[in-house]
Amino acid sequence: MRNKAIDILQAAKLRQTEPRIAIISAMMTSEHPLTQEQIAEQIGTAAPNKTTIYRNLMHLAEKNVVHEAYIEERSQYFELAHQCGKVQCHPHFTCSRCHETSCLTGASAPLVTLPSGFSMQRQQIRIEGVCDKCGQTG
Amino acid sequence: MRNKAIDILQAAKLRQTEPRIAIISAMMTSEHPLTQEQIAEQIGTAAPNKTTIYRNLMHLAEKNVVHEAYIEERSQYFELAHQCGKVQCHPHFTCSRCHETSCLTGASAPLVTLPSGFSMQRQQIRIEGVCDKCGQTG
DNA sequence: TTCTTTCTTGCAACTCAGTTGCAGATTTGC
DNA sequence: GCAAATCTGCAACTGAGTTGCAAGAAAGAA
Repeated sequence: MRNKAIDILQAAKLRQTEPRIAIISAMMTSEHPLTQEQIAEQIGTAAPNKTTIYRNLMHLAEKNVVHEAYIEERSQYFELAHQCGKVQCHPHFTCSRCHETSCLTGASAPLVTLPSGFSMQRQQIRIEGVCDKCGQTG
Repeated sequence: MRNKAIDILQAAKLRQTEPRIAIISAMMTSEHPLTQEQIAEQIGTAAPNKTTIYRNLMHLAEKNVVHEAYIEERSQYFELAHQCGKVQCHPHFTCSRCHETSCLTGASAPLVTLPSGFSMQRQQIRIEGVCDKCGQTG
């Protein structure tokens, strides 16, 4: 886990610092995108300052190590980019009852055809609905 | 314009107040999703208080008259829902150079197939790339 | 190893957009 | 026209993201 985080930093040619390793490790253990605060919680007592988390995420996003998932209002959610296709990431599913977000890593979708003159860097799909757990009870 | 806004309110069984009519009219004139502040600007000097805009948008979203488009960090963007399919809205394209967002009303995409037990209420697609104007210059 | 440069961190203070409580004003159905 | 139910505006607040700055740590050179 830790080693893999170090590998990722090396590949991106970034300095290996404790906060960075912790942030990437935390994101590796998570099944869904995390907010800055959730990353801190995941790390626990050893969590770096929130400014540090913020700046590292910005930096990592710039290097395409992580990216932002557009899921909900008011908070930014991030996830590691290494398991995504170059252009398209897996769809994100948010349950409108329990508000949990899951990554539909199995599901795939074709890319939208853009009007001429437009070029695509990334396509993201966001789905709202009712998850299997909530569907059973209501 | 104004009449159409009133129609929308009637159809949704909502009281017809000046702020509401102004908000819906403003959204009808826009080609792309707007923030609360942009709605106020669009209306101009007669714009209602920002709290009023906020509460009305929440209310209208609940009634499915408008919905939120997940586009960028820090701000919520809204657009009228009446021109969207029941489940799927048009994709939103955000240019990474000029940061303009446009609605790809022409483009369509198939719905993602969900795992069993999941049901879909709405699918949204967000695309990042370079728009036709920015593509020409660089 | 030690030095030096460059980058990173933490603190504190700030911004910005969204959010809530409350009292007065409007709308709607009767 | 009246009463009840809603809506509006103000002001104050919240919470997440953001910035400036000085101290600390990593990486490469000597």
